[in-house]
Parts: sequence; structure tokens; C-alpha cells
Amino acid sequence: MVQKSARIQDVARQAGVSTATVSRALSNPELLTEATRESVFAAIRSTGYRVNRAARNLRTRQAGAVLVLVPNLGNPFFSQILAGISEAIGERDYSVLVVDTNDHTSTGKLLVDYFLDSQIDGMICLDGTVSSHELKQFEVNGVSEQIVFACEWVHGYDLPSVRSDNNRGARLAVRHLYELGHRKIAHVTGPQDNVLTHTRREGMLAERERLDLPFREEWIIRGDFSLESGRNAVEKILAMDERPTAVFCASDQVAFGLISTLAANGIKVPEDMSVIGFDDIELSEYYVPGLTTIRQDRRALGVQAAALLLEGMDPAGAVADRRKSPVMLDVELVVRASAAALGR
Amino acid sequence: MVQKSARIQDVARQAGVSTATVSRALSNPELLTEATRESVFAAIRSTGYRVNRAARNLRTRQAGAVLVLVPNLGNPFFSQILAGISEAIGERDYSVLVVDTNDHTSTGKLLVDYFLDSQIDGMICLDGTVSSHELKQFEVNGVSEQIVFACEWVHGYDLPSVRSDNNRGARLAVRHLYELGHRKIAHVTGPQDNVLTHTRREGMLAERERLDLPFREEWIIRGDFSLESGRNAVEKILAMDERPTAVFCASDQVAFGLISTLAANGIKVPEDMSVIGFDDIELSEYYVPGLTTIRQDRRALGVQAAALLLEGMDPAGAVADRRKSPVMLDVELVVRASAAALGR
DNA sequence: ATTATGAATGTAATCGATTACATAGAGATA
DNA sequence: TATCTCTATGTAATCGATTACATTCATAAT
Repeated sequence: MVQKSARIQDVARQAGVSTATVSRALSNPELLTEATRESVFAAIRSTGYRVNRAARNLRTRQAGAVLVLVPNLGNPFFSQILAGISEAIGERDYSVLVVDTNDHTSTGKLLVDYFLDSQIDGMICLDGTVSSHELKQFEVNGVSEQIVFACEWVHGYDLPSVRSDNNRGARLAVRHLYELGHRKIAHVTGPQDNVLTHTRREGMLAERERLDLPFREEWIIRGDFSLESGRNAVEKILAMDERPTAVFCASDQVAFGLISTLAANGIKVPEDMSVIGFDDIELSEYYVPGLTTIRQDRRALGVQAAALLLEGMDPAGAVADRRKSPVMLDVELVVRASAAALGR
Repeated sequence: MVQKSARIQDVARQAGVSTATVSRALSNPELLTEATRESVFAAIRSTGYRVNRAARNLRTRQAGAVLVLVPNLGNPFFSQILAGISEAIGERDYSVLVVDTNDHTSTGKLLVDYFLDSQIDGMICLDGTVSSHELKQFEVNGVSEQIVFACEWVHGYDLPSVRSDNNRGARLAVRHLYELGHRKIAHVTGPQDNVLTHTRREGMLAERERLDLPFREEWIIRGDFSLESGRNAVEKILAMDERPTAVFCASDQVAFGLISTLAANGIKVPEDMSVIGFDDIELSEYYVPGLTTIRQDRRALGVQAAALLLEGMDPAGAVADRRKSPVMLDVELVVRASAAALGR
């Protein structure tokens, strides 16, 4: 009992016009007489006509869709960015396709394939660890203009991107701890090959130097943004000759892993040790203690990335200098309870 | 310098065969002589040919895509289900489209439109609050078979669905508190019109009755799964004549909101009050105290939903009784620190 | 009155793949 | 040898919309 849906032909017949006119009624209604336009719309309503996207896409050589590459869909951090993207893209009548790069690497499919299969018009990449081979493929196939990086980016390639001011965030964190009296500050980093890891570490080091704080190699602890890497960091901290009084974590998740494991070891935050995170995920306000952290607006990251992409995809726009400099979103120190004055 | 991509024509010419043969090489390679097949594949490689999805979709009347409806993309709970779906769908060479129903309701676009625009072949809905008007549209247009509900479902419609055993989860929670000596047990519910809210509340009430526990209307506190509703619940608890000794929260988020706000009011968990959550999100293990909760496997929920959908979309499968009973996934009590023996 | 202009609409080619049907040729069978 | 069968492949219609170009007709300009 499936109602075979009406085609443009059927509408045309019903309205007593040609298919061209129907098509125009949809895309350039101002070209038509008011009378014809009305009768076409009446016919559309009465037939329940819907354009067939496949046919339109074939003819116009467009896909009407944008792909978002997410390193880990299950991670709330990314999903908020995705929400922003979805909001902004959906408004413009594009569809949002999602691929988890974790699942993806195993399939052997190249990212550029999505373009070549004419399945998408543009791509937003939240994953900065795209291989240079993939990047080259984008250039070779002339689709570099239709890609925007959000949150992460690729070091050394000036592809358009939207990012938070990670460097400044790290400096704000260190300065805050400094102002609370802390001098011995450790840092749990993100994963090794990650641009965010790098940028935040640099920011921290720069501020440390500026404030002339003491430095020990062991105070830089390798992590990977995860809860577990926060937990693992505790072991190292406990084993240190010179124990830090405060820890700046590369993500809120790391901070949670750290604080809970410190607690399990009888070390209280912030009484015995101050901790500061990065991201300000929703939960940070509701952690015990409330987490002092650096806020980045993840939804805005997504919205801006989508805007940048749409702009780049619009052939009308003058996009010459679009890629020159990344869109930089400001970050903000959010003071809660997890970092306190030293020796209180 | 955009390399205009090769069409099936070009491959055919290059290989010295017809387009039909090239098409067959791709879809039914066993029909061809080994020699022809080889030469076609050689031509495909040398031309860098890729099938044009729009053209294929037009001709085959398929979309090659599945839509996932998410109530709130930014919510980590849903994004994990999405990750499971993405994994399972991606394996089968379908694309995953995502729509946030929050953004969506404002656009006035009906869900059924996605089907009618021939943009998707199937849909997985994580949102149980679909209006009955929308549901009717699915039936009218004969696409009911291509829809699967995951996590949530619609009460009163026997559409195919995959869900956790929420009722059992609630009973496990109450029984656990009972075994710890608690008798006065409060419950913070989910949002009013939600099937999960209803099912969990029923489970809790059933177990309470079975164990012959005391009952007070005020011990049922209206919430909405959010952190904030956990915070709000504290105020009500503090104002109660007869204060409960334990609280069963409809979600982990609620539990976090509750615990952190109790802490701010000088009430310690679990010493002064026991709290138990529902979901076991990743963070629960790392909360302070570790959250005792009911685990549901969100990724599995997604994977199974995808499997069910693909099965239903496959015209070969005997799908007659597919919708009869929902796929029920088991839940599990995870004991951590937030619920302790009464009067310890 | 004649021609030019321009607005409104129609005709038909086109996008690129799939596939029903047609055909050729090899081998089997009588 | 004539006929049949079956396999491998080709021909061309088809999916449904868009749009370049053609046409018609009303109005303005000469």
C-alpha cells in the first residue's frame, strides 16, 4: 500500500505547465506569474510532491550533505561540538553525515573517497591526526577548500580551522595557580602526537618561564585526555622526590581521574593538592569538589566551523584569504573549588 | 585543476567493453569471464573511477543512508549509543545521518519527510517522544518497517525496539539499598512524559511493595535526568518531614547533581545518605565517591538497534514477527561507594 | 505599421549508473 | 547437420530533476 510518490511530471500535468516551470517554482519563484506560481503550488500540495534528492543531486552535481569526522563519538567533548555543527548545518538544509575515525581507520577507506563518491559537499574534521597522505589526496583532488578543521588542526598545514585559544588557556591556568601561591606545578599532558597537547604544554611552559617558576622534568606527566590517564598520573606523583603542590591537567577528564585517585590515596583536593582542568565540561560544576578549569565553548566551536565551511562552499563568496588565519575562540578561567591557596 | 572524475563510460571505453559489463564487474563479478573482469578492474584503477552515488541512488531508488534521531547530541549518554550505531552501520557501507530533535522541532519538518525526500533508507530513533501524528505519517507512507527505536520507545505502539531492562534495573537498585538496611528510600524521576521515567518508577514501586517498605508521596521527586534536577532535588529533600536515608536517582547525572549539592549542604554521601544512580556512564567510576549504579550497555544498544534495522531493511529477510517483542538488554548492578550500610 | 525588447514558459538534452531484453557464439544433443 | 541451451556481453530505456536554448506574446520604440 506504498503510495508511489509523485514526480515533477505529475505536478506539471496537474498544474497544466511544463516540468521546467515546476522546477522554477521551487528554485526561482520570482520568475513566474503569480497565477502560475499559485497553481503550481496548489498542484504540489494536492499531489504531495517532494523533490527526489538523488535526481537533483545527480543533475546539479551536489550532495546536499556535509561530513563530520569525529575521533570518538562516545566522548561527550566531541559530541557537543557535533551538536553545534548539526544546529548550524541543519539550518541551511544540508544533511549531516557522521563518521567515527576510530571505526574508520580499520576500513581502509580514504577520507577523500567521500568526496569522490559525490556523497558530500564539504567536511568538518575534529581530528587533527589526519595523515599527510590523506591531506595530499585532498589537494590532488581539489577539495581542500571544502574542508574545515574544528577544535584540533594539523600542524604545518594552513587549512581553515576554528579553535580555542589553547595557549592562553594554559597560561591562565598556571597564572591562577601562581596567584594562589603555588610554585611547584605539575602538568598531565594529552596524547603525544596531538596539537592540543602541544599547544597547551607550550602555553604552560611559557607562563612558567615568565613567572620564573621552578622546573623539573618529572613534573610533566604523559597522559591522553582520558579519565584513566588521570588515575595513572597519581602513581607517578606519589613517587616523586619533590612533590608538586598543584597539577594542571590537559582535560577535565584527566582531572577527575586524578582527583578520585588522589582521594583513594588519602590525598584531599584542594586541601592537600590543587587541581585545575581544561574544557569545563558540564559535569565539572557538579564534581566534588567543583572543578576549577578553563572553559572553551564547544558548541560555538561547532557553529563557527559550520559557518566557515558553508562560506567556503559558497562559490559566490570571496574566499581567497579564508585559510590564512584560523578563527580563534576565546577561553575563560572558571574558578571553583579544586584549586585553593597554598598552605591554607 | 579539479580532475573531473571518470564515469562508467570512460572505464568501459578503456576496457573495451560496455557500461553494462563494468557495472556488472562491480555488483556481480562472478558473471564475467576472468579475463574481462581483470581488464575492467585494470581500467577502473587506471582511470581512478568511482561510482557516482547520486546516479546509483536515483536508478536503484535507494539512499544508502540511515538517519539517527537524537534528542540531544551533546548528551554523552546518547552519543555513546550513536557510536555503537555508527560502528555497526558503517560496516555495511551505509552512511549515518544525524539529526538533533531539539534543533529539529523548530524547523517544522516532519520526520517522515526524510523518507519521502528519498534521503534515507531507514531510521533509528533514540527519542521516545515522537508525536502520534508523526507515527501515523510513517504508517500512511509505508515506512514503518524501516524504523527502529533504541533506548527509548513509544508506549502503546509495537514498533521494533531495542532497550535495556529498565524495570529490572530499578528493582536491583531498590533491593541493593534494602540489603544495606535502608527502608526510607526516595526516588528522583526522569521527565514526566518519558517511557524510561515511567518504567523505572514502576520497577522501583514494585520492588518497594514486594519488600513492604514504607511509602510517602513526597519521596518521589520529579526530575528530568539532568544534573540540575539533581541539584534541585536536594532542596526538597531538606524540607521533608521524614527524611529518606537513601535516594535512587533515575540517571547518573541526577545523582551527581544531588551528591554535589548535598555536599555543599554539609551532607556527606554515603555517610549521611546513600545514593544510587542509573546508566553507569564512564565518569561514575571516577566520581568522589565512586557511584553505585545500574549499568546499561549503551554501545550495545546502538549496535543491536543497527542490526535490527538492517535486518528489517533487507527485503530478503522474513520480517513478519520482527516487531512483536522488543530486544531487551540486560542491566547490572555496579557496587561502588555511594551507597553504604545504614547507620554505619 | 514595423521592429526591438523582454518577460514567461516550453522543449528536450543532460547528469551517470543500472538492468530488462536482445544477441552472439560455444558446446551439447539428436 | 540442424537445433537447442546456456553463458557472456551489448543495446538502450530508465530513474527524476535541472537548465540551456527556443519560442511566444505583449509592450515599447521608431
